Amino acid sequence: MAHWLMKSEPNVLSYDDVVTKGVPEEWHSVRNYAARNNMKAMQLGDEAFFYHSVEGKEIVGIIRVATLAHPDSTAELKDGKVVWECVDVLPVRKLKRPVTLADIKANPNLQDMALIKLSRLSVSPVTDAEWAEVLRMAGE
DNA sequence: GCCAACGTTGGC
DNA sequence: GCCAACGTTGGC
Repeated sequence: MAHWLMKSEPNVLSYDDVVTKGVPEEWHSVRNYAARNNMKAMQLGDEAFFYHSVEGKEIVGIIRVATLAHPDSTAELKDGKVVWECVDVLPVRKLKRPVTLADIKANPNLQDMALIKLSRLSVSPVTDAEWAEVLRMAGE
């Protein structure tokens, strides 16, 4: 089972919004090929950290992949073909303590995280070691 | 196919 | 509000 990190600005879609809706949330509007490719690689049940960008700048919870990649309902076709795809997600749980970007930057074990190295990538892979380290920092 | 111009992301 | 990083677009 692979792990991921997915970013959202909380004033657009927060972790609590996903909980409140109670139905799989379409991770739409991603318009970056690398992020799209990561979503196409996701398997049902894969878990992802939910990171609040811009406001908060912290990992607040865990979500899971509820639907494999499918055409993004908000995207136009290009020459009649699907270009942009995305998955749907469901909430799993909030972290006991959020793990901030500053915390991650200060942790020598997490210097290679895509969150830091590829700061603009909104959907990125997380290694098993990184996953465990973030959970540890969250007090889990 | 190169690269300058431009737009976007997202931290600070 | 600024700006660095980086992806995309379009002229040549």
